[in-house]
Amino acid sequence: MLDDRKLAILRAIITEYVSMREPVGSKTLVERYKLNVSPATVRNDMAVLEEEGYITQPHTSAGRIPTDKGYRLFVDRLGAIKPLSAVERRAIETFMAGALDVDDIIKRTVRLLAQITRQVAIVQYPVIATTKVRGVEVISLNPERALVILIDSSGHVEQRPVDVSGISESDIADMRGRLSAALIGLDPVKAMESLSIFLESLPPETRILGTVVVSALLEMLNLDPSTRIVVGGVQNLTRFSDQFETTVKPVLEALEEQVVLLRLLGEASTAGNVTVRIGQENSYEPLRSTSLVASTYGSDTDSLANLGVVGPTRMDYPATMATVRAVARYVGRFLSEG
Amino acid sequence: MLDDRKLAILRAIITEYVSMREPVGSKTLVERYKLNVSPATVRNDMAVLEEEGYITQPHTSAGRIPTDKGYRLFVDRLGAIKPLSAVERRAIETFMAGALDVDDIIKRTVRLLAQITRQVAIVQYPVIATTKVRGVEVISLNPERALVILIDSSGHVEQRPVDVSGISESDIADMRGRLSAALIGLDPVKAMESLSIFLESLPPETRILGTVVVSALLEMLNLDPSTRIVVGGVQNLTRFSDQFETTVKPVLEALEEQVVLLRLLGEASTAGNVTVRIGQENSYEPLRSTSLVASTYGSDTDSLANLGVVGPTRMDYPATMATVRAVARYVGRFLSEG
DNA sequence: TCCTGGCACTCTCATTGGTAGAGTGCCAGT
DNA sequence: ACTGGCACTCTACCAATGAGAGTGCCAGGA
Repeated sequence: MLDDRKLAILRAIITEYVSMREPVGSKTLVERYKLNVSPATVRNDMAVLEEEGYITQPHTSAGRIPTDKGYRLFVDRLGAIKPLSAVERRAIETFMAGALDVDDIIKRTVRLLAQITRQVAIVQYPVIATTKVRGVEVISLNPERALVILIDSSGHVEQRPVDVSGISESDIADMRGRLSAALIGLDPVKAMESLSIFLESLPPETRILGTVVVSALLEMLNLDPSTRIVVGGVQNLTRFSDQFETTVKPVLEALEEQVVLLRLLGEASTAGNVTVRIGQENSYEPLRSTSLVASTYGSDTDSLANLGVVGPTRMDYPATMATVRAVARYVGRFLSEG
Repeated sequence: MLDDRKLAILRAIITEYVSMREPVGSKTLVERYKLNVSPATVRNDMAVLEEEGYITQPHTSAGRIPTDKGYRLFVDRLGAIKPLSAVERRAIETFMAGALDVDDIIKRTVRLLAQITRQVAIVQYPVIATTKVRGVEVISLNPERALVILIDSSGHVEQRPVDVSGISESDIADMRGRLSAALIGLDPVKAMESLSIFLESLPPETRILGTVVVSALLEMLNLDPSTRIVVGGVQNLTRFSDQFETTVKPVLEALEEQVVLLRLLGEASTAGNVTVRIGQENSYEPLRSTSLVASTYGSDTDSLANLGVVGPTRMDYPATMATVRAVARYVGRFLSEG
């Protein structure tokens, strides 16, 4: 189906488009890449690539740009992760050297990632001791007031009062059941993720109660350090001022949604390896025009938390993946040692 | 010079422009505001206002828009701070209720401010115990390495190694003197501000040493909680996508510069009152097309830290000032009690 | 069978010219 | 001191135009 030349052409299109930011035509390709065929041949191949959905034309008489599917093929088969240069490795080391506590390490990691990749960096706090949700209770104190209680596997109990005026006892009991089903046995991060879709699963008539209970629970879960997220490099978004509506705006909005970020990072990370989510592959709608490059990090034995960068789908995947992997490994080692 | 009618016209122009976001002409003014004169009269008055520099025309045949000077006059003399509505007061209380520790209070304050003003909120961590810089030392260990040492008034000592290859002993001694002069006696926040302009004051030949020493010192000062800043509501910048280059971009960049924000807040705040810096009045160049509304906060006795919001010069000053003042007071009380 | 040169075609982008509308400044009259 | 009227200016919008980029397709050649 796709012979070597077609793959080479796809690779060339992506390389060219990523660096030039403009649709690329057949003539440009034969000029700059050693394809050893004529533009006409390239055109024929491009027609096939387009048919298969790897590239597309913004309009009839423009060059081609890669589709999400094209980038995906590129990342999976064409773009070998470049090892970092010695200079970059040294940069990482000097940047992290002298970090004091976990807070400081995380702060530096975010800055480092943002700086090297020149994109938006997201780092989750490392999970120290993994607790799980052991119980969730909603107990009415009187017709107006109830207590939401959260118990974790270490026996720690948190509680929050909520307003339940006008809500029946049976609705409260029902909520208790649903919450238990949704949360028990999950660690704080997973519990948060679960809550983020919990509201949608409720029948409309219990939405009001649901909202206040969920926000109380989020507050309590948020006390666990592993649910914290640090974001940096937002100013790098300024490089995409042209695509403000499609890229910058939704990203800015997403970046303040801790829960969303946690879920994204969680979904995108598979232990030990760098994972890439390209455009449409992202489950979170507003980020459908961006890509996420993520990885887990932590000591070899009990790894753990996630980190990554968010950028335009048109990004230099090999370089970004290399950086994310290197930083993740370095921080992992750093945390295990210090 | 400016009689009552001219002031009324200026007020009307600002009110109209802030809500409509479009240059306002004489006809619109007489239609929507009870000026009891004809458009021609309004035009004459507007000509005077323009001559005096309170308003300006984007181009010959457009309406007028306020200048920074116009907003300044408005803030000082025309726009009485509206007291908050009962609803808003309640919103503040419910939002803050149940806050646990200082971290949590600050986090909530940022969200609250950002949410009510629909702008970018900046909150400095409260100053708990005020320490001062008692001493700064730079000590050579060998020709390549030196130690930067910072001693505070509570006797606490921090140190950082720095690379001084190729720098003479006398340059190091000179640096020690300059640093002492610049920092001793200042609290951590002021010290940071001082460092932010320290580099420029150095003779060119000591810039290299200066840079490494300053970054070591910033790291150490940054350990003090009062130098921490939390930013929120960045997504509100999306409402100004039209002015990306002039407003959004510089703000995004500034927001990651902790030192800049600290200095801005510090300069803009005068104890107890809400202060406004409009456009050009800001000392930090990239923020010359935005306004800052700031206030100190803290308990009555030993106040403080600063908080504020950053927005376009075209903002609803009375409302924003009211909110900032109310939030500052509320948080102050909250901190004193809890 | 695969590649190539040639050619007609399509679409964008920038330019031009022309018009409607908004808003102004000024002046003479009340 | 205010007002109505009027000439003027400038922008925003539209349509028409032409250049340029890039394509798809076809017939011919290796």
